Amino acid sequence: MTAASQPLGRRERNKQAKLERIIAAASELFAQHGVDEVTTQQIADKADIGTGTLFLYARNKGELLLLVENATYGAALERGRAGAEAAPNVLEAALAIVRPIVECNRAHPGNGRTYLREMIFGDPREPNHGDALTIIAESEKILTAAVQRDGRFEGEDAATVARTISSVLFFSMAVGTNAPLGVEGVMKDIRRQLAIVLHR
Amino acid sequence: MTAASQPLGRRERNKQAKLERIIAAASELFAQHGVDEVTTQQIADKADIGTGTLFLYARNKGELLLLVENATYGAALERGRAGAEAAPNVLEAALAIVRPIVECNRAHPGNGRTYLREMIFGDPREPNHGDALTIIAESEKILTAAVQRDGRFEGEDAATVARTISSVLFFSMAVGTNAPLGVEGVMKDIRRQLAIVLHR
DNA sequence: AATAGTTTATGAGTGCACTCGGTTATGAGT
DNA sequence: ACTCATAACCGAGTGCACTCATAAACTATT
Repeated sequence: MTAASQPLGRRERNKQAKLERIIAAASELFAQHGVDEVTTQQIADKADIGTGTLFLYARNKGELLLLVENATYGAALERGRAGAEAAPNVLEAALAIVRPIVECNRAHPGNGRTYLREMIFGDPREPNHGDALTIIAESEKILTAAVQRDGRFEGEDAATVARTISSVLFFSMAVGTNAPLGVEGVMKDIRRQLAIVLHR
Repeated sequence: MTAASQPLGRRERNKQAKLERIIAAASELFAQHGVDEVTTQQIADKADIGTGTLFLYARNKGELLLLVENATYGAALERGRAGAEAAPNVLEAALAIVRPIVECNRAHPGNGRTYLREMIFGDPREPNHGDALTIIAESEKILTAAVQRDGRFEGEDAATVARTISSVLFFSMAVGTNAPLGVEGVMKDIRRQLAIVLHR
């Protein structure tokens, strides 16, 4: 991303720079004030671009949030993958995979739910939404591997179990009644459910 | 709702009539064109009320959708409760409970997802959202009862299993990749997961 | 039946996400 | 260097959900 990009034209470099300014501006404003309190105008101003230009880089405000946060969630996923290695059994492995995502989601209370909303209900054809779906898919792959390693579920079933774990994870993070819960509260809720799904 | 309401003043009766006109107007327009294609202005016009009046009866457009559809989902829930009686085992009982809800959700492709979105991410303090949450709670109660009847899960655990079933149901209906699936497709997806959660 | 008090109704107004026609920058071809 | 085609940019304009100051409708009281 740094060395091999020498032979790029001015056009491409400008575009890249602009994209980075947008991400930086949106990232900062979202973190500071929360998605709902920030206008696209403010983001455009801070990134020093025209109003319309912003929507050349993200089709809508939701896409903008995904653009900004996908990287964070991707990193969380990797931490989870690593954490699962050291786990003594499937339950702990699953929780190790899930925990960084929950932490990520609870980092900024309001934005976490908006991220989930966009992820689940946004337009799958948009590029950043596509990336978000890739993150879900990847997490299910990691979960599937962990379940398979345990040996109690064969091939097809392992993937199905992973899918169920995903459902439990998302629902627990998204549902309104869990909104006031912090990371530990959500983890407890997830653990209770996974203990039954994975036990016996 | 008809006979015992004689001693109501004109004011209360007017309010009731207006509410019914709003529900009728919104219901028809939503069904015909889909939530996103209908403006609040159109609904107000069709209900023959002022623009601002509409928002006296529903705080926002999402609440309006919940207001219109809650009754339908409530009825579906009752059908599910009845269907569960005849089921030979927990899996079939759970599927019998879930099926009418899925049918309801898939009745109008676009609106189903919007309903779920409002249900999960809407403001829990709004009255119609509260009703929607009651429907979720009620469905979990019915599921809990079915699980308990099976006898394999004790007290606390039965409720937890019901919660997991809820998660699977919602996620399967909401997730983008299942959007093109009809009722049977979604049911198949749910069955595959519940077979594992409830089996053994 | 006049008055005052309270609830409900109204629609012009507001703010914000997003579009679109026109403009400018870039690079390829000569 | 000059031209032309195309990609990127821009910001005034648009449409829509929602608000708010004012008005009307209703009820209670005398």
